[in-house]
Amino acid sequence: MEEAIDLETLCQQKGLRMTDQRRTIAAVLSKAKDHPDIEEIHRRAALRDSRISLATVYRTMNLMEELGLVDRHEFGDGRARFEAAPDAHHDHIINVETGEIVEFVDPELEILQRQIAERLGYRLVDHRVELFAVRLNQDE
Amino acid sequence: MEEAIDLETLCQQKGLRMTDQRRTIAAVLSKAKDHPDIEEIHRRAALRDSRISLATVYRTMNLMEELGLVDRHEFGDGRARFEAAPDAHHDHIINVETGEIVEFVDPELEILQRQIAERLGYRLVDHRVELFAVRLNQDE
DNA sequence: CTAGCTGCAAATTCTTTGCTACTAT
DNA sequence: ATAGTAGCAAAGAATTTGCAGCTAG
Repeated sequence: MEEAIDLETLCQQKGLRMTDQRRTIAAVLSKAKDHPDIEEIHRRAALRDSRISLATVYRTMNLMEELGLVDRHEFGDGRARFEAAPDAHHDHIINVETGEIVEFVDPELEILQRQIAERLGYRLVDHRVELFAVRLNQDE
Repeated sequence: MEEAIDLETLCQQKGLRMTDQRRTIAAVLSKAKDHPDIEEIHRRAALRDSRISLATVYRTMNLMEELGLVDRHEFGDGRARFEAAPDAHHDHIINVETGEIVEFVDPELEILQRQIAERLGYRLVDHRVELFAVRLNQDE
């Protein structure tokens, strides 16, 4: 039973100056259940407050990413997509037929990756797993 | 004891018209042991034949990728990197301190990913694993 | 021959940045 | 007050494309 992440509060805790624009963008990301790109974030933010420029969205996303408040994804379509940093790490399955993105967590996968890195003499600091797949049955 | 992949032969088998430019680019990729970006491929190709334009490198890489002859990677630095499609699939560890990229294969990881996809109702068609890491000891 | 390829330069797309005015603290 | 922020428009960086001439098969 988790509430949407309160990104605005996290921003304040990080000492960010809270402008109306940042509040709006934080709200958009907090309630987003998908992985919107910059244009889409801007579109949604503009619905709440039309005084928000694309440049501000770019700057805000870079800022929040550096602070670890949002995750940036590059799913291979040429633009960055974002999501509020989840409490727990997860990976993604991309349905190559529909573009739909499904999140999943697999502890075994997490452990295995750490082991692989260590076996090769590395300490894992981050990782990315993207599974490109199609639905099993033909029920769409 | 594998020889470098003969990309030129593969191109011909796919029915590609073999121009000097494509031959040169194929040779560059065949002998590359790293993951060069477009500029780097162009630079190396130009050493062999200065009549090659950037546009042709872009077009050729798109073509070869569509034919499955090369793999495209997006390691998060904003530009695409390429490698001749390997005989066997492998994944990558990116040393976040040096930018060095190490390839690895882990059958267990391959199997686990397929299982995860199936468990969620998908059939895996492709996947990407990137481990961002630092060297364990301070011996560099 | 001629469909396909190339170089060049212009165009696109995504993202960053300089600058001046504004505002949260 | 004042350091940080916003908007705008221009600049950048990576990639694609229109076109006229060249070339592999």
